[in-house]
Amino acid sequence: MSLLEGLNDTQREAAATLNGPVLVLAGAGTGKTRVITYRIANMLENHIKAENILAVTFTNKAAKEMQERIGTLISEEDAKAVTIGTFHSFCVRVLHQDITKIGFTRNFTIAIQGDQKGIVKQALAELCYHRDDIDCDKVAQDISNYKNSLINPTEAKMEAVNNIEVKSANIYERYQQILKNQNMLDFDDLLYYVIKLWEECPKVLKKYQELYRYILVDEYQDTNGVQFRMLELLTKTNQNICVVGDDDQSIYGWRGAVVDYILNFQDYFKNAKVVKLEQNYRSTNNILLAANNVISVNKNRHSKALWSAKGAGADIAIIRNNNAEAEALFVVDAILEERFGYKTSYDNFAILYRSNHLSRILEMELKKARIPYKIVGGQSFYQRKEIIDAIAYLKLIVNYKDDQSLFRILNVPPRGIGDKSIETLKEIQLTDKRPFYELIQTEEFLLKISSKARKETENFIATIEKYKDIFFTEDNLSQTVNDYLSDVGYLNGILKIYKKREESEKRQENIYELINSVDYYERHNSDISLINFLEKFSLMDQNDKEEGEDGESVTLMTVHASKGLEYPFVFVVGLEKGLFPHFRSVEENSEDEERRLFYVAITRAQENLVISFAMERNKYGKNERQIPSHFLDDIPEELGTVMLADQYFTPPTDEDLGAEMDKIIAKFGS
DNA sequence: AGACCCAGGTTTTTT
DNA sequence: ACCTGGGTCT
Repeated sequence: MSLLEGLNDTQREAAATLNGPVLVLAGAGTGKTRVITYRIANMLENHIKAENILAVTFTNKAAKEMQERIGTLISEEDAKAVTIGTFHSFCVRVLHQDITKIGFTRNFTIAIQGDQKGIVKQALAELCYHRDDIDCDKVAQDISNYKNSLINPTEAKMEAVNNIEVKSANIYERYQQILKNQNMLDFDDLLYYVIKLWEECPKVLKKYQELYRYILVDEYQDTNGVQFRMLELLTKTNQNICVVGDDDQSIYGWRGAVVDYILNFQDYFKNAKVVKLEQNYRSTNNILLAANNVISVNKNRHSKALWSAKGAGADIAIIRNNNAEAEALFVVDAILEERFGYKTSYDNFAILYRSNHLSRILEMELKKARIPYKIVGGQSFYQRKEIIDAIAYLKLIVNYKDDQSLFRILNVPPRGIGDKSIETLKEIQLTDKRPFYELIQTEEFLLKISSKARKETENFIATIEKYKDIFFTEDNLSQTVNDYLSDVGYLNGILKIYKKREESEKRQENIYELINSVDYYERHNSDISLINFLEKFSLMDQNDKEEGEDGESVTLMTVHASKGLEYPFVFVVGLEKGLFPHFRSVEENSEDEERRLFYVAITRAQENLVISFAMERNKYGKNERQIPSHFLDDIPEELGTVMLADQYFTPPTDEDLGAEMDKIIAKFGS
């Protein structure tokens, strides 16, 4: 039992119970991940086979960390044999094995956001809804909701009660057909089709039930309908399921997460053992008290009393700024002051915000002050047009039926195939249902376009056909990607597409960066193939998409992306009416979730928490008067009062100044 | 076909 | 302030 000595009593109880359903209610910072890792280590020590364990985490990063930690606790070999991943990556594994049983082929590709929207548009055009006033994003959301609640198109059509719902259901049906024709799956399909596969092929399900006899789920509060069904099916026979989560940190309701699954776990899994973790190891008590006060306004929750052995700690600062620029400047100054004399690393700071667009102004001020920073997620590298285009080129190699990708790159760089030719192509497809890739090779199409365009198209196809073979036989993946993008004319084409020299060079550089990431993938994985790389690329999450400095740096991200992370010094900016809680949440009646989100933000902080708001903020190019968020009212005055930036800063002591002087003298000589 | 310009809408959160 | 889409001109 020496292994579990590093845990406190309740943690140990959770990690020691290996059989039957277990619910670990773990408040923020109470060592959730620690419990899971130790529990897995304990299983291995008790001769449960690593292959029989499945652990589901919320992000790839968490999965990787967990695998590493188990590796140091037991052995790297055993740790690698445990299946650890997100629901999505697990499902891709499952589908890779048996997807042919539900009518797809193994070389399916995963639709990205842009593809989804394109397919919705195509579907509603085919249904002649294009003149109707239909919001594509809303429909895409509806489709996602259907899948997350395991409603198939037929059921959706039956259940529709009004005209709008009927249309959504019809588009949903069409959308699924289009995806299937193209051998594509969207994100929700990855989960949805696993359920379909298991329900239609009990043998396949049985295989997984027998394989994964022990299941652990992290961040269980964010489980949605499909995911829950998956757990139900897997654990049907032995009920060995351990879920860890915190109902107060449920922040993905809009993505279909159902808090009820954690609130009523004991109804779903009979005789479940419930363990509550209440000792927080992360934050000072001032921070915890503020968090407790904020969250206690919510009614429907498991009551919890977080406490910490750390002292009261620093006061919480709530800063009022005249405008958003001043707020950003304040954050910069506060970081500089804290770092005065190099007392601490930039790594210790995080700046959190409700919506991505708030990062821009912060970035500007950080740049001016030459503070190194990185942005997690957001409009990142991987969403740049040139990257998506390059990926489309690669997807086409793997899955030629992928019309979305072909459509994206057919005329990028310009091959003389303009709107007119595209129109012709679409017309041909109305009667001839083959994929675009086949249609552009038909005489019917080639004779209708200019001779220059024809020649270019034939070259384009010849290059792709050539590389289909090369990718299959050649084992140097990054080199092949480089050659392919060059031969097909894309690498040089970029110089033509983007006229400004500076811009085109930057974009070309980004492509080389992508090729580097292929190289990195190649060096760090065992099962190297283009297909696997593309899957990995598609399944990357926010936390995989850090951008900015490599070395020591301040981290900027949304509160959502900060889930599970901690920093000694945390800034939460933009606590203003309409921003946080977001005005849309007021319409959607989900203020509870916004409050939980604020709770998550507060509980990221270990030692210092600084919350700020601005009285004026630029919106759509116009300055608008802002009102402080009413969430601020729930932080008791004795923990932190509203003050101006000037009142926050303490003048440096003589010693500080002396030390700083010494450094300058040492650097430049006297 | 493609470059260029202007108008209008746009910002929640993401696997 | 920024991006998309539609429209016009070469």
